[in-house]
Amino acid sequence: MKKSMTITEIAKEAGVSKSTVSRVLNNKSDVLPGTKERVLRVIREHQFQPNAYARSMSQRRSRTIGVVVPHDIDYVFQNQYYMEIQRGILKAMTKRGYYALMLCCRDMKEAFDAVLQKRVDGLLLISPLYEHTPYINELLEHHVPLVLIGKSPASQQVYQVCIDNYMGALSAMQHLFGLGHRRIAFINGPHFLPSSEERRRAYLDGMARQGNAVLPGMVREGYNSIDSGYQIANQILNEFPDVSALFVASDYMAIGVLDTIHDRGMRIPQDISVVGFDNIQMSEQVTPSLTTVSQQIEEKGRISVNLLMDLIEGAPTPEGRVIDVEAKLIVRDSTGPVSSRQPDSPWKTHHIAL
Amino acid sequence: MKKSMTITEIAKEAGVSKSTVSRVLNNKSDVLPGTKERVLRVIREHQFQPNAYARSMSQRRSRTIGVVVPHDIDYVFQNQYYMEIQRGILKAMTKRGYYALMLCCRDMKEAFDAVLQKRVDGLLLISPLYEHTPYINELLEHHVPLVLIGKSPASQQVYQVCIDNYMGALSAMQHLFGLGHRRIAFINGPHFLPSSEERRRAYLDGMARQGNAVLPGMVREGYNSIDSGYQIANQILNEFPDVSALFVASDYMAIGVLDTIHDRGMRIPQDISVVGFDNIQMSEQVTPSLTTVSQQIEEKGRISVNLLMDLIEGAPTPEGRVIDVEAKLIVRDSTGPVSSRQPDSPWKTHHIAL
DNA sequence: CTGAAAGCGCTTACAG
DNA sequence: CTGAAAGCGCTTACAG
Repeated sequence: MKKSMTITEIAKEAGVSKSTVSRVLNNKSDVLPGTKERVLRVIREHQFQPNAYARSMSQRRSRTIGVVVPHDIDYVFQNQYYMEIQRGILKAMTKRGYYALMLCCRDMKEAFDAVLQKRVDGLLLISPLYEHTPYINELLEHHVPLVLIGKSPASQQVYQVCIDNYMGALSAMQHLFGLGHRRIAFINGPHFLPSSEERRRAYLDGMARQGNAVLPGMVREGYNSIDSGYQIANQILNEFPDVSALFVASDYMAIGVLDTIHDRGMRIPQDISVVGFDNIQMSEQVTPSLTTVSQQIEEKGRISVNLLMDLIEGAPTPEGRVIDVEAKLIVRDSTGPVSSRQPDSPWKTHHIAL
Repeated sequence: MKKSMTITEIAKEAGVSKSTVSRVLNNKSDVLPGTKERVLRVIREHQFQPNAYARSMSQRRSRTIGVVVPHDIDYVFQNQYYMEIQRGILKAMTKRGYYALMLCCRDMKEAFDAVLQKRVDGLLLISPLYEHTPYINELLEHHVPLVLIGKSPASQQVYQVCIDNYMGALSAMQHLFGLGHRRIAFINGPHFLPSSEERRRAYLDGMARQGNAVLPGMVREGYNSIDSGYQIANQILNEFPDVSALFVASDYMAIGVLDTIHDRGMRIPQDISVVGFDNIQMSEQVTPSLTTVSQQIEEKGRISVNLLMDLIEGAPTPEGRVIDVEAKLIVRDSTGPVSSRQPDSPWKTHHIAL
């Protein structure tokens, strides 16, 4: 690499001290306009930019944030959710002049190292799992600026930006109820995601509130992939041919479910309705487009980054540690009124009886 | 953040000079085993890790690589291709102890800044466009260690890791020819991607070699999204109902094409065959699974990172500047022999047969 | 084998 | 308004 200039050389060439160059660089107020202009010209001439790490040393801050994705890299990088989160994050960081160091490590070792080595001013943790709780608490004890995206059972002192999974899932159920569906199956995400439990609860509560029976095989767990959605929907429809709607806890799985239904020669939504969860971009592009619960992915990224930067800079931050972003139901083409071929099913009568 | 220890404090506590601590930290040979042990104990006791930026300053290298994605962030982050590339990159970097700074900027300004500020030891440029050529050449003049992933018409001095798009596309065409297809339409990617031209050439050459006519509307350009594949396939099938196969220059578009065909009541591959390009993970998960040309995405990420790190460390690197990774055809369920009535009979009979 | 000193390229009080 | 000096936390010759 070409040797680049230093502040000392700029100072010499501009005929001032490096203190003055530093003042110009940092836009301090008290520099004579003439001096400032002279220094700026030399800086521009050489395309000079100060060494970021020298700067970090004396300012003891790096303007760098660690973006931690504590999952198996193979799992994460096939999931649009993480990509959209990253998008929100990078956009907001760039806007405020911060840099993002990517830290991909299930055991969070790299993240700890980056903190101990002072590479980062703070950490953003995407979708923590149960197993990360002790690490999170340890970071808090060290007073590392930290924001989680997604819910975690860790210390209540940690900031977490999340949607209300329970209410989001419930709104999906109510949408289906409103369309007359009663026989609704549920495909949940992996049990190791803290969000899965809440969505499950909403499904069960919703069904119970409507007085709808939930048979054991009607609730199943997938791995958030298209393929697992495809498989599980087949199992469900084999066992419960009278199911009129499926609520699926992730869009990827829901897209697999669409395939299943297609392949079984049924129409969506005339024969079966499907609701997803996440609102990844793809959910709008598939055919039929998917009714789903928006996670406000990009928005969460934006909010959490700004919160973290405020934390780092000592700017005022909200009192409450949990920042809730509304989970909005997005109605598209994969849901419709329950089919008229269903009325003779026992559950329908059941509903009317209610 | 909790104030962390410095090498000086470790030295005092271990009763040695900081030079010695530094030697232990860097695993230099000439330290008395006893001394070394004593220092190591203190280091472990305090979980000490040296300040990375202080280190960067004296060593004048940061062990950080800029991963540049010079595209509109909205475009990139809906594309699994970039995610899988990142995966290969991060895996390889972690293994060699480097860190990744994410630089997302169409105009490459942030990338230049990171270089001028000495934040990074080198750059990895993902899928350069035509418009980036002058920037690439400028970086080369400054002797910035640089590796491109994907082809670029920039200076022949730059290392580029890519697949042979022409041969890859040709193998797809030959696969279709082998199955008896003659009436093959082509949906290309955006013209601003350097790869699009090569794939187009392969399609045209293949068709010409077989003596197959290519009517103007049989070659179209999409935007690499599922939705654009869906739309364009509809246009093509409206205009050319006798097309028996589509070669689609990206898996996303190909997935949209599958939807189109489904929606028109035709079967894949019995009525129409579809070949994609990229081999993103999703291509294996859709139904039917997609025959496609593998870009060896993760492999390219791995190779390019290792090449860049060798370049940075002054290790020997290959003579040739273009590292070609083989583009392999992956045959799955979306292609099959041309239907017996294809050559001249119209589609209608088929439709009704359903 | 080990330590004292200089240096990496900045910023930040402290004088004036 | 500006400069000289000290300091950030390391590494790296240079002595011994």
